[in-house]
Amino acid sequence: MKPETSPQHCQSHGGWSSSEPLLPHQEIREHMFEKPLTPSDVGKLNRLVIPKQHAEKYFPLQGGSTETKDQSLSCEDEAGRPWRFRYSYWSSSQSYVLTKGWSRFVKEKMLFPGDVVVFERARVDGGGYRLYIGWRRRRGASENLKSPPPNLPAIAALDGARPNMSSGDSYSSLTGSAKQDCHCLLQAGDEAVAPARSKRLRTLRLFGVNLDLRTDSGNRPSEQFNVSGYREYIDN
Amino acid sequence: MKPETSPQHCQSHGGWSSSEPLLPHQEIREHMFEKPLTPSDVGKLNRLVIPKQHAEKYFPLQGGSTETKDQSLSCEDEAGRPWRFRYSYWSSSQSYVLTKGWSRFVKEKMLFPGDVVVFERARVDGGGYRLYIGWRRRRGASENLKSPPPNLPAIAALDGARPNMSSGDSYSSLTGSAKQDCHCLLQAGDEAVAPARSKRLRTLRLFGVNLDLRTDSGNRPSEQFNVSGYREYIDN
DNA sequence: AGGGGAACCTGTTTC
DNA sequence: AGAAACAGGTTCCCC
Repeated sequence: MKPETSPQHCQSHGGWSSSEPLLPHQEIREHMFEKPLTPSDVGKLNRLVIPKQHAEKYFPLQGGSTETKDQSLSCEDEAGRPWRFRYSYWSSSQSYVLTKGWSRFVKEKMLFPGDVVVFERARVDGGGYRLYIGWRRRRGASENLKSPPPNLPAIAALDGARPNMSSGDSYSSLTGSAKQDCHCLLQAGDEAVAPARSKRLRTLRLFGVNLDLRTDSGNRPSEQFNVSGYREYIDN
Repeated sequence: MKPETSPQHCQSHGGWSSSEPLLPHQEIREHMFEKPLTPSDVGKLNRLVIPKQHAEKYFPLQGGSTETKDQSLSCEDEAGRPWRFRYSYWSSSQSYVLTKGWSRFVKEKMLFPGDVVVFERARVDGGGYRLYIGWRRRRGASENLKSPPPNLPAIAALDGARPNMSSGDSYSSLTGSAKQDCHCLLQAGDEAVAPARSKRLRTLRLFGVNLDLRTDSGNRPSEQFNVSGYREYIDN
């Protein structure tokens, strides 16, 4: 058995299992396409780019080329829960995107870059299709963690900043949310090299690591850098 | 003669000469305004801020204050080539800006901070104007060089990278393009901390300085960092 | 008024 | 080498 190539039975992960026995009257799902999620797809842009060849094959926009009217895409997830997304064509970037509704899906499923979103469909009476949206963890993702930590760049590069790393304790399975934070304590003089972006938040990208210097309200003895490889999830 | 204040005859620079003889039937160009370009104007923001007094005098937005509909500004350069820019008012910054199309102009004309962009117009039949856009090098710019080096940020911040600066030898007047490069030799181990972005180019933003590590085809004894404060031009 | 979302834009990469 | 696609931004509107 090659668990990295065969579909996983992902009860807690939301994927579909193709190894389930086909019951009588069970609809036949046709796999349409998958997309490995980019950092942008799960980031703050709140949109999923649908690769053009798949978009035009499976989700043709009504009205042809002239009327680029937005439409909605209604899918079901693995639990049968409906998800409605706004589906548009952005002429500026010549790309098809899911916008409204997508960020909720990302948040609820706690998707990370490299995770794969899967689209399927099944014929229904009347000639149409019922759409399904699913997902699975990226290759190498741990089964036990909601999401494994990203491969952060070597923190040794930060030796000028005297890092006091504490990682691994920020992954919580209790709150239903995930954090990917590490914390570094910096000497007061160190942060002078970071260019000011605003009074409350300065970002320094250093060796591929985003350093977000937050000066919280109230005086703290030390300021705090947020070190993240690509994304952070904060509890609401 | 004050060559730094009188318009230059810029055959190779693209500026207009006001000392050309006025031919019969030649249109009369009215100088509207100039703007010395800021680093942001030629940087990655891809926009030119039009000083408000000039924007409201010469380029009033149609529709008054309510309809802030973007419009386009079509100009000709010194060669008669058309340039179309998107022209908008950004309420967030209370400023008038040229956006789309501007970065192409900057790149093609190889504009640098301090260079001056010039707007002129000429009446045409029907009561309208034909617009012209030109530019000239900044004060003190060498005639022989396409562009002088910018004031790079203090390189002392790079002391961890053992810089071996050599500047001034990378400005070529032969190729018709401009470089703003300095070169740092890095120890082999130093570049390991830079995250891979592609096989050929890795970018490291360090203390506000973009470090572009290029691994040129063929093995070189040392790799080369491109250190630029805001923008780089590479020969094609 | 502030934050999330919709639309717009561009450089890089790829084919 | 030219064009297409898209990843990753930005701006700004709307609630």
